[in-house]
Amino acid sequence: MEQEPTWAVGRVAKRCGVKVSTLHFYEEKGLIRSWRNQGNQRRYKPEVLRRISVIKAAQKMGVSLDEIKHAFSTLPNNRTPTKEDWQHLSQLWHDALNRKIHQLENLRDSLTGCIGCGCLSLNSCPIYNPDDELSSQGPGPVILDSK
Amino acid sequence: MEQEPTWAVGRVAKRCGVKVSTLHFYEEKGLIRSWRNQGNQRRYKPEVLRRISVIKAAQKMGVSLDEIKHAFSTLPNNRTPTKEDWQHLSQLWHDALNRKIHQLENLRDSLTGCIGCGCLSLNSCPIYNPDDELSSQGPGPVILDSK
DNA sequence: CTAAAACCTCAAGTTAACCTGAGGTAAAGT
DNA sequence: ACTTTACCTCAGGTTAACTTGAGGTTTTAG
Repeated sequence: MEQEPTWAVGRVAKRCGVKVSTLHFYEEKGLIRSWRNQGNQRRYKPEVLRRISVIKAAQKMGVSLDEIKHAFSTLPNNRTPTKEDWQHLSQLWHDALNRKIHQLENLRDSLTGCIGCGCLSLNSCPIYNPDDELSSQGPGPVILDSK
Repeated sequence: MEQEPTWAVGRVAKRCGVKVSTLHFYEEKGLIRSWRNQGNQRRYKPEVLRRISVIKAAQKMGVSLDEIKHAFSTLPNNRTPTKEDWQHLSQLWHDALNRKIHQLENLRDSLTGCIGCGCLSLNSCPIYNPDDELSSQGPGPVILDSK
């Protein structure tokens, strides 16, 4: 039987393009896990690479670490997430991403018709009187209504 | 000749849906301007409403305050920005917004084909091996290459 | 076997975009 | 006139997502 390879923190960091401190940080936040060797150094399953990749992908879409953690928590706990598990997250975030894209498209179109025209009339302008999704949530990534 | 109405800070805040402290903050950052009355209280031209609206619109698109300030600085300094001035900004941000939308679409499609399929193979997966625009800039709003 | 490279922990610093509170003045309502 | 509401300044706090540094241990390469 072949033994699974194990990864040291520096190697994971290099492979994923993040700093070692980031991995410490993610671990502290409960986003990834490791065990220790004799000398108290972190060791990882190769699986962690996928987890980190998913984290980074989600971040690119504006998902916060808390939201990511929450999403992870919906995955079955005591086994390696399967293809189907990832597909679930993928679907979730895909939809959120679509919503975000649509909101940005709306904003773009408002811009075109509104700032572009120079009007910005106090009572009718959609930019003065924002009631769209994004504005009601303030700036920043508040896309997934995950709680 | 009719005199221009002037606005006190609380009224501006209420009208724009921001806190008074935000207006102080924007002023300190050089994003908006005011003068003082006898009693040292801030007074604003109605024009400030448009400025704040533009700030908020830009923020929704992921433009940082620094970038917004820079964009404002390209407007003619000693007169009220005209319709054409705003149109210029609008155009700039419209384009940036389009780029951002496209990047998100790419990401969405990668997600569909990649996490969705559960593969994430180390050497060929676009999520493991990110070389797209967004990833090279890290998370967050680094869309306008404004400097 | 030794020296460099990689790790460890823990505290503190960083940036953006604000918010909160204290202590005090000005303006507005009645 | 009086009292409430609005404003003022200035210092310090907040959150997210990390990074940096100090001081010390383990691994690894030669």
